[in-house]
Amino acid sequence: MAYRSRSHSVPEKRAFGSIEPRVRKDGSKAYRARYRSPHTGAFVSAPRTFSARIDAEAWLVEEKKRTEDVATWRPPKVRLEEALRAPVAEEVPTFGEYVEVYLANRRVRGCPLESSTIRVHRSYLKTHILPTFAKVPLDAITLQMADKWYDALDPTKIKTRRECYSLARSIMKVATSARGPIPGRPNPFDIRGAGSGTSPKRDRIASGEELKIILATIREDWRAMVLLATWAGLRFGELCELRGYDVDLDAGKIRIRRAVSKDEHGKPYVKGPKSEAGADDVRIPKSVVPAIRDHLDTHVADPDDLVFPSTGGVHLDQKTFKTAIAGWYDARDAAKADDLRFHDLRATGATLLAQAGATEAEVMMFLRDSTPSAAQRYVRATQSRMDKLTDRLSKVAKASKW
DNA sequence: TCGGTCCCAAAGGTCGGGAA
DNA sequence: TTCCCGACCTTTGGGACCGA
Repeated sequence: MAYRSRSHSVPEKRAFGSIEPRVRKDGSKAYRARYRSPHTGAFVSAPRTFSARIDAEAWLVEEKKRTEDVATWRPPKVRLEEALRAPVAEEVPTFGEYVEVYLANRRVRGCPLESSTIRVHRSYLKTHILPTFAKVPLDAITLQMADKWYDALDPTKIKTRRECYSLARSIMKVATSARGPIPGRPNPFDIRGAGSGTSPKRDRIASGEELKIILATIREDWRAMVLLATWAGLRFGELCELRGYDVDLDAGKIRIRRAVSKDEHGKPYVKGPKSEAGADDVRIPKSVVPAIRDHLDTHVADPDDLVFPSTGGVHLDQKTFKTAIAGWYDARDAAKADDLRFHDLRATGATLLAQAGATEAEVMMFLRDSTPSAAQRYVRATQSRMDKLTDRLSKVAKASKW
């Protein structure tokens, strides 16, 4: 659940419909307005949530007027589709042709898709979706074709199967909407649950001994990356775009404002934080400060310089970091931890924090951007370990007849 | 050594249905 | 009206391979 908290204020009694306040993770409010259908009594929600209560109120007022004429009333979504309905294209495009329109025009909460998302989508399309549907006209894709294609996807690759189905369904959802070239047609990708499911959670963290060996083995100029990933929870992309002026050792803080990502062509580009919550300052434990200070003194001549640059002062590539001599692979091999990923250092820090007594909220703050469930996992893991240790202690006590 | 590409897995975040 | 939870959508990171 992404909403951090709910309003506990006494709900006002309304003559018509209801407004449900919600708090988004970034702290902003969202209001969900809905009322009962005058035809069926089922809930009728506004097509979107509102940022201001007054807008939700206004929407309900308008809807109330409409419901007064029960005979002509239609659900808002139906009205919206009718209003938006574009003239039907003379020739229905193929799925392959429409994919380009979809990727170029897709909007999520008003914003186009991120380049990195398009990159992933193109990969799924090329490998798993387009070989079957590229040349099929949109209106010729049937339920049977979609089902057959889904059945042919490798069931052992749960995540891939799920993502591909979701993407295909999403594309056809837009195509069959009022804006699409085949409005009103049923979406052939309608297997319930095919686009969902859970993946096993990764709980690998580094032990103290592994961390010690990794720090002793990794290149001297990358040692601080391991420290910051573990003790400050920084991601690889954030470390790569970290500049001298972002680090304030006197205040024990790092300002995370940017990160490096890759666009749909695999080219690196600098982007802002995913959310305002992600733009928080990060605290550096005092024990780590001297090592970071050494690193800055030795490797960062100008505050504008990257803290962890590649040769030539450009952004460090993941591949280089991993495969270089005394890079990540060598370091984790030396620690006999070849299943440990760099990103697992973040989880390591979160777990250590929980072991030190941090609450779920504090672990969440450390992780930034994470959902409460992620923080809960680290705290629970710690509690479960404490339970086991307590049991062991109890056995020792019994054996000793204390 | 480094950069590029492709594929895959995991996690973060929002919304809607419906029971209480 | 509130709250829970599943469904869905999006983003980020890791691994393998190849060629310069």
